[in-house]
Amino acid sequence: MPDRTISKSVIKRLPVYLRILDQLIQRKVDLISSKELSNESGFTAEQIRKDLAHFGAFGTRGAGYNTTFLREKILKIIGLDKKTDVVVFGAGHLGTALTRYNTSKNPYVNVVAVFDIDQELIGTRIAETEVMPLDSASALIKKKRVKVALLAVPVVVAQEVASLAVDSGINAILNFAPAKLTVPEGVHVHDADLTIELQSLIYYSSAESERLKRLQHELQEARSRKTLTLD
Amino acid sequence: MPDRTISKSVIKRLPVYLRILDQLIQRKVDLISSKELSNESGFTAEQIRKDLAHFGAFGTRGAGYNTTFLREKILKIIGLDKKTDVVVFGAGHLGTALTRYNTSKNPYVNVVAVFDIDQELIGTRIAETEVMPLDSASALIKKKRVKVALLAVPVVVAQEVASLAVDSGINAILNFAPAKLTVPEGVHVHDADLTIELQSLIYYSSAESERLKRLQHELQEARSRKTLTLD
DNA sequence: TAGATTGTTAATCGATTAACAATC
DNA sequence: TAGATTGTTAATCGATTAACAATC
Repeated sequence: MPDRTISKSVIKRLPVYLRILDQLIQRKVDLISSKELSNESGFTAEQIRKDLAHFGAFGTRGAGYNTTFLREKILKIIGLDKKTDVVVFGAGHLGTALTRYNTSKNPYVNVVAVFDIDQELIGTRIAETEVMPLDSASALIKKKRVKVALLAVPVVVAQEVASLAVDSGINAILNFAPAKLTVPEGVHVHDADLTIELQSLIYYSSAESERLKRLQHELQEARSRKTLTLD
Repeated sequence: MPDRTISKSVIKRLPVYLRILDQLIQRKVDLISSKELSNESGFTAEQIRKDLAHFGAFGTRGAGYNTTFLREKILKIIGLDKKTDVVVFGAGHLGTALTRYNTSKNPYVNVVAVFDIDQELIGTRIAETEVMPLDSASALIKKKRVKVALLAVPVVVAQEVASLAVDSGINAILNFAPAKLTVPEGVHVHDADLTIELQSLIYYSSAESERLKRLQHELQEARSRKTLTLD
């Protein structure tokens, strides 16, 4: 029963299902239950069934989900049934990693070009994709009607480049710069701020250490109490 | 009034507050209201006050928050009051980008080493940090008691390397490989799966396009109706 | 038909938003 | 004291979990 308002959390889980289905299909598995999908993904079976039910009834009661069929449905839902053109801003190490990965390992996107201002890099190729001058970005994005951009430029120019991209027709930006971008309504920005990820991880890591210390302290106290008792 | 169970969402917002405070302090601003923090961060003022209240009362009623004081409090909360040692697995473009960024731009961490198996890379340096053989990882992690690892290796070896890291004493992994890692209880894994980010962005981008098409279609219909009416 | 598993509805849980008393 | 803004409590909203009827 197709819904209207699908939450971000649901949308973030769809690519995980897709990845698992790709693996299952490769392993010639053609039927999978929500319980098994739960094992593979870490999400609960109930959640998986509910997520999918937002978009339709794709399974067979008593049996499970046909992997190929479900994969195709999810591809359609996400919008990956046709290759999506993307551009990359920034040909530094991050931009290079993103370009290489998405050119050679991600079958769902097509990296049209990488843009940079470094004359040394312009004209070279990153996994078949040409590095082009930033000046040429606007014309190319317009010509090919590219909608998605990966932003891997230094933080000081991030807003400027983002605005240029949006003015040229980009409506979705995956932003790697540690900055809050200001964009017109209707433009989607997803932040992939690795600093935030790392710092929140450090919170848990150090909290864990603190907890361990506390536990060890309590253990030691318990031990001395025990010793006293035994005396 | 310090709480016990702090949600992940709260923890993910703390680094954002920290970044804004760093910028404010640099600009010599020493007092900021939750309202102004809201403008800078995009989160609501109420949410910011509530987030901070989980850890204590850091502001002054009627005035706002002292930027330097609040910054120090947040550093303590996250565990960034002392530099955190981290190691990077993988000296490819992603690993290189992560190492460079965290060595030169992130003052809160100390990149101890980058590990790889490529003989060509071993012995070279990435922004002062030495690339070392994977074989030496365990000993170094143990010796320096490193707790945090950034995992930027190919997906096929991700689990193996993660296990090695955990066995050596790592308790927190920022995982860039598109795979669900299996780790012992107490080990924290944060996934930074760029494919998931990109695909969910494409959902919104193409959904947006669909919505636009629908809107244009409706507009056209409305126009023809109008034309008919005028006839 | 019996067993299994989906799709859906109801109950619970948690996070965000709103409101306001406390207080600088 | 008046104005401003925090810290906290209450209300709302949304997402997850549990339960189960539908059905293969």
